[in-house]
Amino acid sequence: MSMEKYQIFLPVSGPSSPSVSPSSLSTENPLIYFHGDSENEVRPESRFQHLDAKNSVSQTSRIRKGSELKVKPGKRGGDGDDCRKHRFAFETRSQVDILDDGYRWRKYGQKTVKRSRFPRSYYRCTSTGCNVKKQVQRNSKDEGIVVTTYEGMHNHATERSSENFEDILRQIQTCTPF
DNA sequence: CGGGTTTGACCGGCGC
DNA sequence: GCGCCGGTCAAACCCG
Repeated sequence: MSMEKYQIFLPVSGPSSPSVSPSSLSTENPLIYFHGDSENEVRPESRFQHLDAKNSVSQTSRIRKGSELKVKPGKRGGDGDDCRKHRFAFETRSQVDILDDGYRWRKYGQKTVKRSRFPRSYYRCTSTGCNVKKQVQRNSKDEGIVVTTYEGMHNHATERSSENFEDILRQIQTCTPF
């Protein structure tokens, strides 16, 4: 695949130069890879749903965003008030699964998915009225890479002042043509 | 005691 | 129609 590849370095207080070695990466200064999906003509929703089920999507992830995500009418739980959700996925090279993006997340499930050595964790934003979800899964090929999938958009500000990651997310959403 | 995690059950979509 | 599989629920559990 010949897609464009971006490397984002967080503007952390530490060494933010692009010359950091991968071994020195951590949650403090994760390296984020993501791919633009513009020239990919596959319908985003299906591609996204089968992100890990279908192809073993090697080292890179694709951004999934703005895809119509129909909410099943009879769904229990009642979190289906938004008909269309924004979702995108990216990878971070990090030692830990949970990166501090400034929001508070509550884990509501964990599943072992087929053809993946590592389980997938499901998180929901704890802020009331904000039903943003995210999935965290470690790459089975390279366990140093964590695949994070965000779904939805926050309707509130971050609680803590770790605007680093929020900047990145804002960049991603800005650069993504909705 | 309150909030988060764990974990098995359940539900619904999808492919065969 | 049936079975597989991913996503969610919720009760029990844990921990500060």
